[in-house]
Amino acid sequence: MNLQSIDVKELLGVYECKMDAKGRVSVPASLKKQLLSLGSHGFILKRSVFSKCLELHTQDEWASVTNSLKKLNRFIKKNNEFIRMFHAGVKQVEMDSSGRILISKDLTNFANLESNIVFSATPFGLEIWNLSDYEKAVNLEDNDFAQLTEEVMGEKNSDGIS
Amino acid sequence: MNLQSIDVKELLGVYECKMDAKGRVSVPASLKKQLLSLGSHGFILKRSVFSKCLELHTQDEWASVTNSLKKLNRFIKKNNEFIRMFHAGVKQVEMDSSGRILISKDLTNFANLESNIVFSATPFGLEIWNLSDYEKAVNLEDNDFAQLTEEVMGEKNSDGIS
DNA sequence: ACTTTTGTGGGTATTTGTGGGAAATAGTGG
DNA sequence: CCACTATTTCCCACAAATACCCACAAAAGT
Repeated sequence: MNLQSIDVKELLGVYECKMDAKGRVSVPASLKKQLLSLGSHGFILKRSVFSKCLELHTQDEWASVTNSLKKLNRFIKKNNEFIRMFHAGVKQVEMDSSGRILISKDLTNFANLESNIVFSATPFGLEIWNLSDYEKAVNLEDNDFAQLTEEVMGEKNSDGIS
Repeated sequence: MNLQSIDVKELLGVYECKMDAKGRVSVPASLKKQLLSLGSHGFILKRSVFSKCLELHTQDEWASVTNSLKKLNRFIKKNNEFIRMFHAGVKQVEMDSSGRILISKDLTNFANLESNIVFSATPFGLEIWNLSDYEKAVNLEDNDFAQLTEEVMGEKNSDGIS
């Protein structure tokens, strides 16, 4: 299958790969192509807010988020706190010549990353997980997932989802 | 990774670094480049209003803040008080030849700074934290953050001032 | 089976971070 | 006002981390 030429609006797919001793993670080829088609080589890597994982954003994505945040009144304490938390662990990263990104020590630490890594693309962005944590997060008991599905996709919310 | 040549409008990134026994903090290279691209070597360092941390401003930034403060009516007592408090602990600092800034004893004291420091760039400015305080400030429980998000990003604040 | 792409590892030159000493400045007491 | 001490500034040197590079192994495509 030739994915080279596909232009994506949204990332798709879950990929396993390795982090080496220097903290470098080579982005799987398919994902790399998708990312490059979304624009630049430069990305924003940050802590996720709700889980012990990282998020990768394109610069454009991030710029548009930043833009709306800038409209907040900085002389309101809660706005300050929100913005600080939202920016926790933000780093600029680039792919190196062989298509790897370097994950800093503190982010590695935060997300509990080891050798085995998962890239998980969602409509909200690209998440980076420690493999075993990812498995745990995904493999809820059947019943729990059924219930979660109901809660999230049930009628009350049915009009909120695209 | 070559970030040298990027011209920034805004600072970006969260960085951990060290303060030595003399109170010198070496600005992380990536941040240093961003700061230098914003202009001068000279900066304004001051207490933050809402948190036990410090803020670093470029001279331009500071000039614009000063400008808006000048618009306040000085014959209102509260305005006077506010302006005085707002200027508490304001210091001019420069990077030394190896790219470090010297943080005065009183500011170190105010922000409870020790060996481990965090630089946190946000759309509101660059904050300087004691590492452990920063972690506390950033790690709210999920529910609290969800609520905070609602409060900040909900309609009430959407027309906030920049 | 051969070619091309992808993933992985590691060596080296350069940059960055850190510490400490000497020179300059400020502070103190006689 | 001077001598002495303490503090701050400036500078250099070394250690550690990082960027850059290349090379090879593994996998995929032809």
